[in-house]
Amino acid sequence: MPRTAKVDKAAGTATTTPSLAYLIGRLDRILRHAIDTAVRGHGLTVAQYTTLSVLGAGTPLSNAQLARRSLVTPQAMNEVLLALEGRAMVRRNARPDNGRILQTRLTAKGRTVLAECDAEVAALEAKMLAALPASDRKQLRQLVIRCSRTLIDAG
Amino acid sequence: MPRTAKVDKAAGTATTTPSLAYLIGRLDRILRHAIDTAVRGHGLTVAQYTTLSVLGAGTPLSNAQLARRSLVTPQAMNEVLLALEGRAMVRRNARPDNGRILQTRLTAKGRTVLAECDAEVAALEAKMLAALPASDRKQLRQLVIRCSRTLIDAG
DNA sequence: CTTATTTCAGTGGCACTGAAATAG
DNA sequence: CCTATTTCAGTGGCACTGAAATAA
Repeated sequence: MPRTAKVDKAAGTATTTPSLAYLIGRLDRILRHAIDTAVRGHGLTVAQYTTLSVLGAGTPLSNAQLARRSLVTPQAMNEVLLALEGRAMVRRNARPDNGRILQTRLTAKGRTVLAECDAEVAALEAKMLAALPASDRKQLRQLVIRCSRTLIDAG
Repeated sequence: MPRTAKVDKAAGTATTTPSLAYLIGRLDRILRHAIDTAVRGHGLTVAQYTTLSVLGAGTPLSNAQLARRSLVTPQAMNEVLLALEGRAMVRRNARPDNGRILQTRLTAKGRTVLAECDAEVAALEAKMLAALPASDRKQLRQLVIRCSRTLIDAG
Protein backbone atom coordinates (compact mmCIF):
# COMPACT_ATOMS: atom_id res chain seq x y z
CA MET A 1 0.00 0.00 0.00
CA PRO A 2 1.19 3.51 -0.76
CA ARG A 3 3.67 5.08 1.59
CA THR A 4 2.34 8.50 0.72
CA ALA A 5 -0.90 8.86 2.61
CA LYS A 6 -2.16 11.60 0.33
CA VAL A 7 -5.90 11.60 -0.10
CA ASP A 8 -8.24 13.65 -2.20
CA LYS A 9 -10.76 14.79 0.38
CA ALA A 10 -13.00 16.30 -2.28
CA ALA A 11 -13.49 12.87 -3.82
CA GLY A 12 -17.04 12.61 -2.53
CA THR A 13 -18.04 16.01 -3.87
CA ALA A 14 -19.11 14.75 -7.26
CA THR A 15 -21.87 16.06 -9.45
CA THR A 16 -23.08 12.51 -9.99
CA THR A 17 -24.11 10.35 -7.04
CA PRO A 18 -21.71 7.45 -6.61
CA SER A 19 -23.23 3.98 -6.46
CA LEU A 20 -23.44 2.18 -3.15
CA ALA A 21 -21.10 -0.44 -4.56
CA TYR A 22 -18.54 2.29 -5.20
CA LEU A 23 -18.91 3.71 -1.70
CA ILE A 24 -18.55 0.31 -0.07
CA GLY A 25 -15.53 -0.44 -2.20
CA ARG A 26 -13.97 2.84 -1.20
CA LEU A 27 -14.57 2.24 2.51
CA ASP A 28 -13.15 -1.24 2.18
CA ARG A 29 -10.05 0.17 0.52
CA ILE A 30 -9.53 2.71 3.29
CA LEU A 31 -10.03 0.03 5.92
CA ARG A 32 -7.70 -2.43 4.19
CA HIS A 33 -5.08 0.23 3.97
CA ALA A 34 -5.31 0.97 7.68
CA ILE A 35 -5.39 -2.70 8.65
CA ASP A 36 -2.42 -3.40 6.40
CA THR A 37 -0.43 -0.74 8.22
CA ALA A 38 -1.41 -2.21 11.57
CA VAL A 39 -0.75 -5.90 10.89
CA ARG A 40 2.38 -5.50 8.78
CA GLY A 41 4.12 -4.47 11.98
CA HIS A 42 3.45 -8.02 13.14
CA GLY A 43 4.66 -9.51 9.87
CA LEU A 44 1.22 -10.27 8.47
CA THR A 45 -0.61 -9.36 5.28
CA VAL A 46 -4.33 -8.53 5.40
CA ALA A 47 -5.23 -11.86 3.81
CA GLN A 48 -3.15 -13.72 6.37
CA TYR A 49 -4.67 -11.76 9.24
CA THR A 50 -8.20 -12.40 7.98
CA THR A 51 -7.53 -16.13 7.76
CA LEU A 52 -6.02 -16.12 11.23
CA SER A 53 -9.18 -14.38 12.46
CA VAL A 54 -11.45 -17.01 10.96
CA LEU A 55 -9.41 -19.74 12.63
CA GLY A 56 -9.45 -17.73 15.83
CA ALA A 57 -13.07 -18.74 16.38
CA GLY A 58 -11.66 -22.06 17.49
CA THR A 59 -13.14 -24.53 15.03
CA PRO A 60 -10.43 -26.29 13.02
CA LEU A 61 -11.13 -25.91 9.30
CA SER A 62 -9.78 -27.57 6.17
CA ASN A 63 -8.22 -25.56 3.37
CA ALA A 64 -11.31 -26.20 1.25
CA GLN A 65 -13.63 -24.90 3.98
CA LEU A 66 -11.55 -21.79 4.52
CA ALA A 67 -11.54 -21.14 0.78
CA ARG A 68 -15.32 -21.35 0.57
CA ARG A 69 -15.82 -19.01 3.50
CA SER A 70 -13.39 -16.51 2.09
CA LEU A 71 -14.83 -16.75 -1.43
CA VAL A 72 -11.53 -17.70 -3.01
CA THR A 73 -10.25 -20.83 -4.75
CA PRO A 74 -8.59 -23.59 -2.71
CA GLN A 75 -5.33 -22.79 -4.52
CA ALA A 76 -5.41 -19.17 -3.38
CA MET A 77 -6.20 -20.10 0.20
CA ASN A 78 -3.50 -22.76 0.20
CA GLU A 79 -0.93 -20.10 -0.63
CA VAL A 80 -2.02 -18.04 2.38
CA LEU A 81 -1.89 -21.11 4.64
CA LEU A 82 1.56 -22.05 3.36
CA ALA A 83 2.83 -18.63 4.38
CA LEU A 84 1.21 -18.88 7.81
CA GLU A 85 2.46 -22.44 8.26
CA GLY A 86 5.98 -21.42 7.29
CA ARG A 87 5.93 -18.84 10.02
CA ALA A 88 4.51 -21.25 12.60
CA MET A 89 1.24 -19.38 13.03
CA VAL A 90 -0.85 -22.41 12.09
CA ARG A 91 -0.32 -26.14 11.83
CA ARG A 92 -2.13 -28.68 9.69
CA ASN A 93 -2.88 -32.23 10.69
CA ALA A 94 -4.69 -34.97 8.84
CA ARG A 95 -8.12 -35.71 10.20
CA PRO A 96 -8.25 -39.14 11.85
CA ASP A 97 -11.27 -40.28 9.85
CA ASN A 98 -10.00 -38.91 6.53
CA GLY A 99 -6.31 -38.83 5.81
CA ARG A 100 -6.80 -36.60 2.80
CA ILE A 101 -8.33 -33.67 4.64
CA LEU A 102 -5.96 -31.43 6.58
CA GLN A 103 -7.38 -29.55 9.51
CA THR A 104 -5.85 -26.19 10.21
CA ARG A 105 -5.48 -24.86 13.74
CA LEU A 106 -3.80 -21.85 15.29
CA THR A 107 -0.53 -22.42 17.11
CA ALA A 108 0.23 -20.64 20.37
CA LYS A 109 2.27 -18.14 18.39
CA GLY A 110 -0.64 -17.66 15.97
CA ARG A 111 -2.99 -16.94 18.84
CA THR A 112 -0.60 -14.42 20.34
CA VAL A 113 -0.07 -12.53 17.09
CA LEU A 114 -3.79 -12.63 16.33
CA ALA A 115 -4.61 -11.13 19.71
CA GLU A 116 -2.10 -8.31 19.16
CA CYS A 117 -3.50 -7.54 15.72
CA ASP A 118 -7.10 -7.79 16.91
CA ALA A 119 -6.40 -5.15 19.52
CA GLU A 120 -5.10 -2.72 16.91
CA VAL A 121 -7.93 -3.40 14.51
CA ALA A 122 -10.48 -2.97 17.29
CA ALA A 123 -8.95 0.41 18.09
CA LEU A 124 -9.17 1.35 14.44
CA GLU A 125 -12.81 0.37 14.31
CA ALA A 126 -13.54 2.30 17.47
CA LYS A 127 -12.02 5.38 15.86
CA MET A 128 -14.14 4.89 12.76
CA LEU A 129 -17.33 4.56 14.78
CA ALA A 130 -16.52 7.11 17.47
CA ALA A 131 -18.94 9.72 16.17
CA LEU A 132 -21.83 7.30 15.72
CA PRO A 133 -24.46 6.44 18.32
CA ALA A 134 -24.71 2.80 19.31
CA SER A 135 -27.96 2.42 17.39
CA ASP A 136 -26.28 3.47 14.16
CA ARG A 137 -23.38 1.11 14.70
CA LYS A 138 -25.72 -1.76 15.22
CA GLN A 139 -27.77 -0.88 12.19
CA LEU A 140 -24.76 -0.51 9.93
CA ARG A 141 -23.66 -3.97 10.93
CA GLN A 142 -27.11 -5.43 10.31
CA LEU A 143 -27.51 -3.73 6.94
CA VAL A 144 -24.13 -4.95 5.74
CA ILE A 145 -25.00 -8.49 6.82
CA ARG A 146 -28.37 -8.34 5.09
CA CYS A 147 -26.86 -7.06 1.84
CA SER A 148 -24.30 -9.86 1.84
CA ARG A 149 -26.92 -12.45 2.53
CA THR A 150 -29.24 -11.18 -0.18
CA LEU A 151 -26.50 -11.32 -2.80
CA ILE A 152 -25.35 -14.78 -1.78
CA ASP A 153 -28.82 -16.23 -1.68
CA ALA A 154 -29.54 -14.74 -5.09
CA GLY A 155 -26.41 -16.52 -6.33
CA MET B 1 -12.59 -14.69 -9.88
CA PRO B 2 -13.56 -18.30 -9.27
CA ARG B 3 -15.63 -20.02 -11.89
CA THR B 4 -17.15 -22.21 -9.21
CA ALA B 5 -19.69 -20.07 -7.41
CA LYS B 6 -19.68 -22.24 -4.32
CA VAL B 7 -20.33 -20.38 -1.15
CA ASP B 8 -20.40 -21.35 2.46
CA LYS B 9 -23.75 -19.97 3.56
CA ALA B 10 -23.03 -20.80 7.18
CA ALA B 11 -20.05 -18.46 7.20
CA GLY B 12 -21.87 -15.86 9.28
CA THR B 13 -22.90 -18.39 11.91
CA ALA B 14 -19.80 -18.03 14.02
CA THR B 15 -19.48 -18.30 17.74
CA THR B 16 -17.44 -15.10 17.76
CA THR B 17 -18.89 -11.88 16.39
CA PRO B 18 -17.02 -10.81 13.26
CA SER B 19 -15.65 -7.28 13.21
CA LEU B 20 -17.37 -4.65 11.13
CA ALA B 21 -14.19 -4.41 9.04
CA TYR B 22 -14.50 -8.11 8.28
CA LEU B 23 -18.17 -7.79 7.33
CA ILE B 24 -17.52 -4.82 5.07
CA GLY B 25 -14.63 -6.65 3.44
CA ARG B 26 -16.81 -9.64 2.84
CA LEU B 27 -19.60 -7.59 1.28
CA ASP B 28 -17.07 -5.82 -0.91
CA ARG B 29 -15.70 -9.15 -2.07
CA ILE B 30 -19.16 -10.42 -2.96
CA LEU B 31 -19.93 -7.19 -4.79
CA ARG B 32 -16.60 -7.17 -6.65
CA HIS B 33 -17.19 -10.72 -7.70
CA ALA B 34 -20.62 -9.88 -9.10
CA ILE B 35 -19.41 -6.69 -10.78
CA ASP B 36 -16.46 -8.54 -12.27
CA THR B 37 -18.83 -11.04 -13.85
CA ALA B 38 -20.98 -8.23 -15.24
CA VAL B 39 -18.26 -6.00 -16.69
CA ARG B 40 -15.97 -8.73 -18.01
CA GLY B 41 -18.63 -9.37 -20.64
CA HIS B 42 -17.79 -5.88 -21.88
CA GLY B 43 -14.06 -6.54 -21.74
CA LEU B 44 -13.42 -4.56 -18.57
CA THR B 45 -11.85 -5.34 -15.21
CA VAL B 46 -13.37 -3.93 -12.03
CA ALA B 47 -10.52 -1.43 -11.68
CA GLN B 48 -11.02 -0.26 -15.25
CA TYR B 49 -14.78 0.04 -14.78
CA THR B 50 -14.33 2.02 -11.56
CA THR B 51 -11.95 4.43 -13.27
CA LEU B 52 -14.34 4.80 -16.19
CA SER B 53 -17.08 5.62 -13.67
CA VAL B 54 -15.06 8.35 -12.04
CA LEU B 55 -14.36 9.91 -15.42
CA GLY B 56 -18.02 9.50 -16.30
CA ALA B 57 -18.83 12.42 -14.02
CA GLY B 58 -17.57 14.60 -16.84
CA THR B 59 -14.64 16.42 -15.29
CA PRO B 60 -11.36 15.59 -17.06
CA LEU B 61 -8.78 14.41 -14.55
CA SER B 62 -5.04 13.86 -14.62
CA ASN B 63 -3.49 10.52 -13.77
CA ALA B 64 -2.26 11.94 -10.49
CA GLN B 65 -5.74 13.18 -9.56
CA LEU B 66 -7.32 9.85 -10.41
CA ALA B 67 -4.71 8.06 -8.33
CA ARG B 68 -5.42 10.21 -5.28
CA ARG B 69 -9.16 9.70 -5.55
CA SER B 70 -8.76 5.97 -5.92
CA LEU B 71 -6.21 5.73 -3.11
CA VAL B 72 -3.56 4.11 -5.27
CA THR B 73 -0.13 5.21 -6.49
CA PRO B 74 0.19 7.11 -9.78
CA GLN B 75 2.03 4.10 -11.20
CA ALA B 76 -0.87 1.76 -10.47
CA MET B 77 -3.40 4.16 -11.95
CA ASN B 78 -1.26 4.69 -15.00
CA GLU B 79 -1.38 0.99 -15.73
CA VAL B 80 -5.18 1.04 -15.64
CA LEU B 81 -5.28 4.08 -17.93
CA LEU B 82 -2.84 2.49 -20.36
CA ALA B 83 -5.20 -0.46 -20.71
CA LEU B 84 -8.21 1.80 -21.19
CA GLU B 85 -6.32 3.98 -23.64
CA GLY B 86 -5.17 0.96 -25.62
CA ARG B 87 -8.78 -0.06 -26.05
CA ALA B 88 -9.88 3.46 -27.03
CA MET B 89 -12.10 3.95 -23.98
CA VAL B 90 -10.25 7.10 -22.88
CA ARG B 91 -7.88 9.56 -24.47
CA ARG B 92 -5.25 11.75 -22.83
CA ASN B 93 -4.30 15.23 -23.95
CA ALA B 94 -1.79 17.66 -22.53
CA ARG B 95 -3.37 20.57 -20.74
CA PRO B 96 -2.84 23.83 -22.63
CA ASP B 97 -1.39 25.66 -19.64
CA ASN B 98 0.85 22.77 -18.53
CA GLY B 99 2.31 20.42 -21.08
CA ARG B 100 3.38 17.95 -18.42
CA ILE B 101 -0.10 17.20 -17.10
CA LEU B 102 -2.24 14.88 -19.21
CA GLN B 103 -5.99 15.23 -18.88
CA THR B 104 -7.98 12.05 -19.29
CA ARG B 105 -11.44 12.06 -20.87
CA LEU B 106 -13.86 9.37 -21.94
CA THR B 107 -14.16 8.65 -25.65
CA ALA B 108 -17.54 8.00 -27.26
CA LYS B 109 -16.78 4.30 -27.03
CA GLY B 110 -15.88 4.69 -23.37
CA ARG B 111 -19.16 6.42 -22.66
CA THR B 112 -21.11 3.69 -24.43
CA VAL B 113 -19.41 0.84 -22.60
CA LEU B 114 -19.72 2.67 -19.29
CA ALA B 115 -23.46 3.14 -19.80
CA GLU B 116 -23.89 -0.56 -20.55
CA CYS B 117 -21.93 -1.59 -17.46
CA ASP B 118 -23.68 0.97 -15.27
CA ALA B 119 -27.02 -0.52 -16.22
CA GLU B 120 -25.91 -3.97 -15.13
CA VAL B 121 -24.37 -2.75 -11.91
CA ALA B 122 -27.48 -0.73 -11.12
CA ALA B 123 -29.57 -3.87 -11.57
CA LEU B 124 -27.22 -5.72 -9.26
CA GLU B 125 -27.54 -3.05 -6.62
CA ALA B 126 -31.29 -3.03 -6.95
CA LYS B 127 -31.29 -6.77 -6.30
CA MET B 128 -29.09 -6.30 -3.26
CA LEU B 129 -31.37 -3.63 -1.82
CA ALA B 130 -34.68 -5.09 -2.90
CA ALA B 131 -35.70 -6.21 0.57
CA LEU B 132 -34.77 -2.94 2.25
CA PRO B 133 -37.07 0.04 2.76
CA ALA B 134 -35.95 3.31 1.20
CA SER B 135 -35.06 4.71 4.61
CA ASP B 136 -32.61 1.87 5.26
CA ARG B 137 -31.00 2.27 1.85
CA LYS B 138 -30.45 5.93 2.45
CA GLN B 139 -29.04 5.36 5.89
CA LEU B 140 -26.67 2.62 4.77
CA ARG B 141 -25.29 5.04 2.20
CA GLN B 142 -24.89 7.81 4.76
CA LEU B 143 -23.26 5.56 7.33
CA VAL B 144 -20.75 4.24 4.81
CA ILE B 145 -19.91 7.78 3.74
CA ARG B 146 -19.48 8.91 7.33
CA CYS B 147 -17.20 6.01 8.20
CA SER B 148 -15.00 6.73 5.20
CA ARG B 149 -14.83 10.39 6.04
CA THR B 150 -13.96 9.74 9.67
CA LEU B 151 -11.09 7.45 8.74
CA ILE B 152 -9.72 9.82 6.11
CA ASP B 153 -9.92 12.87 8.36
CA ALA B 154 -8.20 10.94 11.12
CA GLY B 155 -5.43 10.17 8.63
C1' DC C 1 -16.64 -44.50 -11.19
C1' DT C 2 -17.56 -40.29 -8.96
C1' DT C 3 -16.65 -36.75 -5.79
C1' DA C 4 -14.01 -33.84 -2.69
C1' DT C 5 -9.55 -32.29 -1.26
C1' DT C 6 -5.00 -31.12 -1.84
C1' DT C 7 -1.32 -29.37 -4.41
C1' DC C 8 2.04 -28.41 -8.44
C1' DA C 9 2.57 -25.26 -12.27
C1' DG C 10 1.72 -21.31 -14.89
C1' DT C 11 -0.58 -16.78 -15.66
C1' DG C 12 -2.68 -12.28 -14.85
C1' DG C 13 -4.44 -7.96 -12.43
C1' DC C 14 -2.90 -4.76 -9.77
C1' DA C 15 -0.68 -3.02 -6.15
C1' DC C 16 3.91 -1.56 -4.43
C1' DT C 17 9.01 0.70 -4.42
C1' DG C 18 12.78 3.01 -6.74
C1' DA C 19 14.39 6.07 -10.00
C1' DA C 20 14.54 9.14 -13.87
C1' DA C 21 12.82 12.76 -17.01
C1' DT C 22 9.93 16.83 -17.56
C1' DA C 23 7.25 21.11 -16.70
C1' DG C 24 6.48 25.04 -13.99
C1' DC D 1 16.40 24.54 -6.44
C1' DC D 2 12.03 22.61 -5.34
C1' DT D 3 7.68 20.46 -6.37
C1' DA D 4 4.35 17.90 -9.01
C1' DT D 5 3.51 14.77 -12.76
C1' DT D 6 4.53 11.19 -15.68
C1' DT D 7 6.59 6.96 -16.72
C1' DC D 8 10.17 3.03 -17.04
C1' DA D 9 11.66 -0.99 -14.47
C1' DG D 10 11.37 -4.44 -11.11
C1' DT D 11 8.90 -6.92 -7.34
C1' DG D 12 5.27 -8.92 -4.52
C1' DG D 13 0.52 -10.44 -2.87
C1' DC D 14 -2.95 -12.84 -4.31
C1' DA D 15 -6.18 -14.11 -7.32
C1' DC D 16 -7.15 -17.15 -11.35
C1' DT D 17 -7.05 -21.66 -14.61
C1' DG D 18 -5.49 -26.27 -15.67
C1' DA D 19 -4.14 -30.62 -14.28
C1' DA D 20 -2.71 -34.39 -11.42
C1' DA D 21 -2.66 -37.30 -7.27
C1' DT D 22 -5.14 -39.04 -3.30
C1' DA D 23 -8.81 -40.60 -0.20
C1' DA D 24 -13.48 -41.95 0.65
